Amino acid sequence: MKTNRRSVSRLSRYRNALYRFKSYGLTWVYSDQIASALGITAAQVRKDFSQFGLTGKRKIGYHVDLITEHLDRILGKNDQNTAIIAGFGMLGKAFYKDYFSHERGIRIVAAFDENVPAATQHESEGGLPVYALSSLISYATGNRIRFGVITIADKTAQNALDLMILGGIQGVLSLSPFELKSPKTCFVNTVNVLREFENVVFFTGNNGHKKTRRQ
Amino acid sequence: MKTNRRSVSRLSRYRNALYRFKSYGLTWVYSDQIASALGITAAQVRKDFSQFGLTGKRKIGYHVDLITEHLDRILGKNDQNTAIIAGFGMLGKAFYKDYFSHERGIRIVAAFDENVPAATQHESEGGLPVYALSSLISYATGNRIRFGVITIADKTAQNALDLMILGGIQGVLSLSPFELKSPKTCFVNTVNVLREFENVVFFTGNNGHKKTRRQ
DNA sequence: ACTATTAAGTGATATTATTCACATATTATT
DNA sequence: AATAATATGTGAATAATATCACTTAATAGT
Repeated sequence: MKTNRRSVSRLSRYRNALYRFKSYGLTWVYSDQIASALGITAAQVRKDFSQFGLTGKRKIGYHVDLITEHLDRILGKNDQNTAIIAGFGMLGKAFYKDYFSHERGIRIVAAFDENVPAATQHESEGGLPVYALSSLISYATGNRIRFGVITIADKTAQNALDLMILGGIQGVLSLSPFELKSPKTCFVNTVNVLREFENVVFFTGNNGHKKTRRQ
Repeated sequence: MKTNRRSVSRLSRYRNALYRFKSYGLTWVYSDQIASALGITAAQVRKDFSQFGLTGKRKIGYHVDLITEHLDRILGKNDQNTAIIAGFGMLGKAFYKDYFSHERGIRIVAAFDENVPAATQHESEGGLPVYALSSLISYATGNRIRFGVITIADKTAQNALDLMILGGIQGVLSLSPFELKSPKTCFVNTVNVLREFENVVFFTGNNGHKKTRRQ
């Protein structure tokens, strides 16, 4: 099956929309209801759904529970994926607390920070153990960790990624503002907040440029 | 001139690469040097550059200073854009400190948080004034603020966006995990960290799907 | 039971984005 | 001055993504 990146990133949005519909008490929804929840076309929704084997019933729509279940499965929300986080300053703590702590499918099991002296181990507010960066590799291999999050804003982010790769980690979300190098064995998704802000500045038309489409 | 979103988000990456080249003491660079710094093709670099009127010299390459200057101009790094931030919990503080505090072109001039009681005003660690959310509109209009950043992880993010729009703000970067509604007069760029992580899980091949291309 | 209606599913088509490949300008070399 | 070398700039080709528009299945109404 061939999938494209943009369809995949919409899956998560579909999932959110469907959970919302569910909370409204709906059992069936039409593609155009989903579409307008995301600000896209109904054809797009149907194409995406059929791409991932998500089917509905003509004249009736899509069964909310069935689709959400299926989406959960596709997005790995049923497996309990364990991940570690490198960089546990304010940014790391904030993400852990606000985004990851009560999220299904992903459990951050340890944090690693340069400010923790080697040989020491202490607990953080959420009961999450925070170790020295030097112990990242052995922890990751020992606990067969597959995923990592990097919340290091300075140049040492590459170093953290290298450790993760050596520790056998296969997927990384990086919030570092640097371009990180990685082998093909490790999938790295970099989100650069400053770049995203610059996009906003650019498209907020103090210049003569026109953007093509929204989102 | 017609521009596309992906070219624009590469501009920022070009800029970083060129600043790095500059720090290495280079005055001229070839498109393929820039390309390999970003992991893309040289043709892509040249196409993007020509799209934005960034020109070089055949056989010689691109003049680092000239291009960076031009990129700075395009990305609004020469103007002093003022912005406000809504949500000044850990996440907001972390972003302010790590990403925005010493960045050219953008100056966060005030923060707004629900935990600040109306009528009160106090200063935060970076000397940044933090106000109650209720004073956002009057502050934004009074100081002609054009940009906003939302670092509110809960449902009240939409409320903050509404206030910004009423305050005349035209461009917003949202780090809220919700789909926010906005009129066409305000450009909103939403970065959903959890969605980005889900993409990582998906593409880290515990499933039979193949991704089309990287980045 | 028949008919009208409606929304999914999906090839065909359109749009957008990337890469190819080559003509052209510029410099270095002889 | 002529020639070789080389990297830009750009139409043309290709690939990726989104939309259109129609067929079909399912339901509701008569």
